[in-house]
Amino acid sequence: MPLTARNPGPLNPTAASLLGFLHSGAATGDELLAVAEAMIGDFWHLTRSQVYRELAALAEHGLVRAGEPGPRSRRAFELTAAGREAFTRWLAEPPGGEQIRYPLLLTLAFGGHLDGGLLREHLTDHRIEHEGRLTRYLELDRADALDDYQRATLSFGIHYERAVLAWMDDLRRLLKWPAEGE
Amino acid sequence: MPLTARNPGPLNPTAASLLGFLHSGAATGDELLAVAEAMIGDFWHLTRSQVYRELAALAEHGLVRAGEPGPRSRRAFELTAAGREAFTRWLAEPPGGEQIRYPLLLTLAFGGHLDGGLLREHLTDHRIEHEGRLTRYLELDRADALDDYQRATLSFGIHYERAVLAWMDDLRRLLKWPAEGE
DNA sequence: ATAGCCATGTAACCAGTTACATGATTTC
DNA sequence: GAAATCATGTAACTGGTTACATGGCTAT
Repeated sequence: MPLTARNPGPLNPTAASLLGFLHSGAATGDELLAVAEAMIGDFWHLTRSQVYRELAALAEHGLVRAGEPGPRSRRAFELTAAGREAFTRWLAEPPGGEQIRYPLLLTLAFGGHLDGGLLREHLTDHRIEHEGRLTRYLELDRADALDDYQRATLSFGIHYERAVLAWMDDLRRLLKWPAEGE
Repeated sequence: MPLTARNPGPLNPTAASLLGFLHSGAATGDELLAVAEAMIGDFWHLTRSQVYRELAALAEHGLVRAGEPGPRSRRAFELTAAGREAFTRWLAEPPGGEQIRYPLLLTLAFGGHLDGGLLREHLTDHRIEHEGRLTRYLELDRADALDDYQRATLSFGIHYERAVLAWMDDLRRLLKWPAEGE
């Protein structure tokens, strides 16, 4: 239990997000997970286990209140006044810097030890992945009625994916690879 | 102890990197940390504690061998033949996808609950940070004698930082902010 | 009404971070 | 040669992931 007992203080971003989503009404862990994945999943990965753990901790601190258990000990959590306050306080704090963990860059950093053909294969797979993501983002951007803030976060995704693709184009030159002759 | 006992198998990327660096000769935990921070720190964060823990685990598996303890139980680790093999095997595997955790995007996603002025402040701070990083990368790119692979990873950093800055420019428009009148 | 599957929650484990301990080294 | 500082390592805790358990639902 992370923010429990000894730690009444600072909310972690995952817990804070849950409080954020609960502003639209009470929800179960499962529902929250689904919403979170849809809304922030692209830049803030979270798992089912985390959601339940954080909810338990939040409840222990009185920031959410658990409703009556239904079938399968399924219960909805609702925001308390204290929870609303804690969320507002968290939101106003300066957000920390982003973290990137990019295994492909590790592989590349040690590329001197690796067969070049294999490296190219990995890069090709990787490119497909990113092309898919960009396409998805662009469709989202066009199709759905997004509010300004959703559009703002989506915009990051679009810039990011384009940057990754542009970088991969550069790699051909940097690593002195001949053009693709698929 | 992470990859110990029951888990003789797959190396985690952090441990694998240590094996990678040990190819240039035996080194202590502290030295490895310094090298790792310099070489991969920008896209693969690691801490002192992790380094020691992974070294212990690697030693337990015979992938590295600890030398004689010097002052302060300081001891150098050297790569074993098994370690070299494990590294090579790891390097050939398809690297996983990257992970991004971007607290500012969370704040932005919930921007509707937040005072606009505060959001702008956070964004301004954030921009300064990224401008600094881009400058550093560009200097590295120009000044130092980098090998092709270092240049390839650095190139990612440059593309990335430029994308972040371009995105922040876009935000002014998306969030309908008047031009900066510092 | 029962076999299989899916939804939902839990627990055990691994990775990452923070805060601390302690022995060397410098400096006055 | 004692105090302060720094280098190096360790331990305790928080966060993240994986794998599991089990109750309810669906379909035949």
